[in-house]
Amino acid sequence: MRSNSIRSIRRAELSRAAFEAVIRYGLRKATLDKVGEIAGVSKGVVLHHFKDKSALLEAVFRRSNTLLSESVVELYRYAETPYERLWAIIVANFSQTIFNPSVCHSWVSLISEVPHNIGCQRVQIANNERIRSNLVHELKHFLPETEAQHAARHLGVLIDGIWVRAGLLPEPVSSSAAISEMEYAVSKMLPYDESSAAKHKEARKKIETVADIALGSKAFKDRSLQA
Amino acid sequence: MRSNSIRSIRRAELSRAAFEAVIRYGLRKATLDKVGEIAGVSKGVVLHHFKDKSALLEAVFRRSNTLLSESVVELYRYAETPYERLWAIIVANFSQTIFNPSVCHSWVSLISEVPHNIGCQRVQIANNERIRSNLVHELKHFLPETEAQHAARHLGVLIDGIWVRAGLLPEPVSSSAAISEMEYAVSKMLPYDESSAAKHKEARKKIETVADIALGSKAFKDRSLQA
DNA sequence: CATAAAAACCTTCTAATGGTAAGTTTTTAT
DNA sequence: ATAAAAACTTACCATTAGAAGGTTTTTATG
Repeated sequence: MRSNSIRSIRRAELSRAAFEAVIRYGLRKATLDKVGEIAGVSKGVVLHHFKDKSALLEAVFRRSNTLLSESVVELYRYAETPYERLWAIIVANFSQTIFNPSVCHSWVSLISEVPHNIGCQRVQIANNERIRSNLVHELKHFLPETEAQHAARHLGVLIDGIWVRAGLLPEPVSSSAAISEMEYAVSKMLPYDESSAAKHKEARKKIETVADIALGSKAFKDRSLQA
Repeated sequence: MRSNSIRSIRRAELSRAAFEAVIRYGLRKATLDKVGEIAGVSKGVVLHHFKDKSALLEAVFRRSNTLLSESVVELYRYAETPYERLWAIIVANFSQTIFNPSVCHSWVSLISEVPHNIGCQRVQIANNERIRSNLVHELKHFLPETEAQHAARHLGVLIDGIWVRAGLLPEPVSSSAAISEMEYAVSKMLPYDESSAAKHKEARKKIETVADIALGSKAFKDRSLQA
């Protein structure tokens, strides 16, 4: 098992290096040599651990999605009510640790691999489905089943849209701007209830504060993709 | 001026060929040789008309965005009320002629060029802004200024989100599915008015019918990117 | 500890790629 | 008719993805 673990450590190092290469040079100029250089090994090593460049990019893609889902899991630990959990899912997708210009740009670069890479497609589908079912689960506390289904799909698409925009445009999109965009959507979808409005506002504030601490911690960031 | 026109014809042919190459092989494997082969010329010709691959991809990107805005202009001609114009903008972005698996996949592939290509960024920004201001203009008939601004940005992001999803997933997303997703969003944003609901429904139907005819016509398709 | 097997790693080689440069043919303008 | 310019081709070069083979390091087992 040890050897297996060394292998997986190397693979993680190399995907991190590849991610960094995509950030620095863009997908088309992120060569295997540069990936090796960043990781401090020769190009041969890269191809020893990944059968080809597609496999490497798939690993990068998978890793960045894993990071995202770990954020959700991490924030979920602190969410105690359905509304808090709903907000945790949203905030986890836009916390500064993962939602920043470098990561958004490289995500946009990476997804070009998806249409011709079945592995990436599976990762993407699983990821969409996970977020969707999480959202449905919480939304059902506020909406009838079919409405919840619809709203969940809608929010998922919106998350993707915000990410793409942030990746396409040169000026950074702040976490708070992204989150308030989501808030707008949620407010249009949930029935407005005077009595719980204040409570919800507090819940949002709590989750956002927790996110800054929990996802901004060094321990969490060290698992992150950026160097 | 003739020579200029020959040049622009060739450039159009070559961007179309490049688009086709991206569809067939994916961005990373869409080589200049393959582009030349599809266009029926040697690789040298491609580089004679475009200074490098980035310039070629930028042209493809620009061309596909132009096509999109031409769809909007075309549909606008038939829209007579603010609601019809609002719907025309939306439907133009999802008419079958341009919203289909091949085009979506290759759009997703292409946008990876954007973060490291200032020209593409400008195209993208201009495009976003155009759609946004068009939407604001129509939404102002139904919402106060600031609300209209917000709603317009929101719809723009949603359009991008739907496109990305359609580009990432292997199963095709139908035009009608995309449009009904937009309808859901619009219905949540516009104040519900019993008296105009039926009229709006009719307006949507009219525009969608017009879109099938006007954007599905051979004359319009011939200007399209696909071979 | 000794040693064989396996895994990690490096170097070298090849075909393909993006891009350049120098040339030839065709178009255009006068 | 002819000179200039543009379109196109070919030959070339440096870099790239990837394969193959060899060397070192790790691991397992007697």
